[in-house]
Amino acid sequence: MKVSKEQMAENRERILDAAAARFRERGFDGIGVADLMKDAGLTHGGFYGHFASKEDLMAQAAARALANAGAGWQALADAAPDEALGRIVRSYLSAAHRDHPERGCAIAALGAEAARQGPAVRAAVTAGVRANVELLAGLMPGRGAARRRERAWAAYAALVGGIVLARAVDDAALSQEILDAVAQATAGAD
Amino acid sequence: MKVSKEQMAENRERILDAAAARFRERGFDGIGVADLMKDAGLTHGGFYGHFASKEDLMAQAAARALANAGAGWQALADAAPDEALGRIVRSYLSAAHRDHPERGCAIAALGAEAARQGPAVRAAVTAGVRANVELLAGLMPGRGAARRRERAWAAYAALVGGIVLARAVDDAALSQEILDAVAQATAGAD
DNA sequence: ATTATCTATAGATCTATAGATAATGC
DNA sequence: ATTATCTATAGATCTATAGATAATGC
Repeated sequence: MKVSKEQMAENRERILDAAAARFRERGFDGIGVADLMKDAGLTHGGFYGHFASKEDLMAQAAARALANAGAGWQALADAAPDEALGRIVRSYLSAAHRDHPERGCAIAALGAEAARQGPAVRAAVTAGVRANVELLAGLMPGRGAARRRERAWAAYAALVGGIVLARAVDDAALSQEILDAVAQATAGAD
Repeated sequence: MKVSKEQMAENRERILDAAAARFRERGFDGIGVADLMKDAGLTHGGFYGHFASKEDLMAQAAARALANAGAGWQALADAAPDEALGRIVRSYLSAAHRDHPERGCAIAALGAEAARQGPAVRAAVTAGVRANVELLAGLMPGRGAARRRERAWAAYAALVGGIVLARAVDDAALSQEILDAVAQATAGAD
């Protein structure tokens, strides 16, 4: 059942997309290679022709998810240059994002687990975070690049923590209160 | 090898403390019941005389870790009523906290995983978070309880996200930059 | 006699690999 | 002929339980 080189490249993309979604949804340990391959429409054994190991896949999936987040932020900024920060904050701290980790921020979904992984995952996360904070810094108000970068870290942290808290609690009203409060403080006054 | 009721209660405490530490260090899935029991100086099979299931232990360990955090914040507030918030922020966003998740904030270490757990864990986390944000709200500046509570959520989120980001990156200087930036924005101006 | 703990194991995972199969691409 | 994928399995986990053991506490 060999496939063309083109089809193989497409299969690889499907594995990566499935992994980026399932890892964010269930955690790195929450989904096995066999189920990921089934998700991509392939069988277990074929996996090791595409990736060296599960950790290799974890690193590449994390890089992809973080790059997608950056692209989404850039698109929001391009669509509304004057109110980019507010739009990013409202989109990040939305009920939709809270309820769909599989399409959302990889740091909020996997940050704590990523800190416990090997060098490849750590390096991918570091590069993704660095790129995203630089993007945010460019959208921040304030005079001086250092001040804007400091504010970008504060905003990034508030967003990540806000979604983690809003997902962790089991009370819908409390969860919404968290999203609203963090959004107000992050995009509001400051 | 039966032990006294007193000894049994002490054994149960040791299992809970070991679990609260190892879960924060390695994640809920990162440590098994057998290794936890070994950590507490007991054998695998005895576990189910103390707890109904691993999930039962996860819920109780999360509750304990969150209560410990609240007690630590309260102690800092009692020691320095005038600058309570600043001390809590600096202590939370310290290199020591970043480097020792096993003794640190359960939301930063386990929040994303907790969101994927069953009702018992979710309920324990919700109760702990609620108690801690109320404690923080009491220390916030601002006129009006609602405004103080909003600021408490924003601070809690920034702290959690700040530690998650600082732990996730593999560059020591970048990690310190994150801690400093979030601390400045959270305890500084506002 | 009761019961907290221990040893041993069932049954269900998981990652990774070996060897077979069958379609691509020289 | 090469190689992407498939089937099958090795070896190492993990949670939970059954039955044996031995010390407490009536």
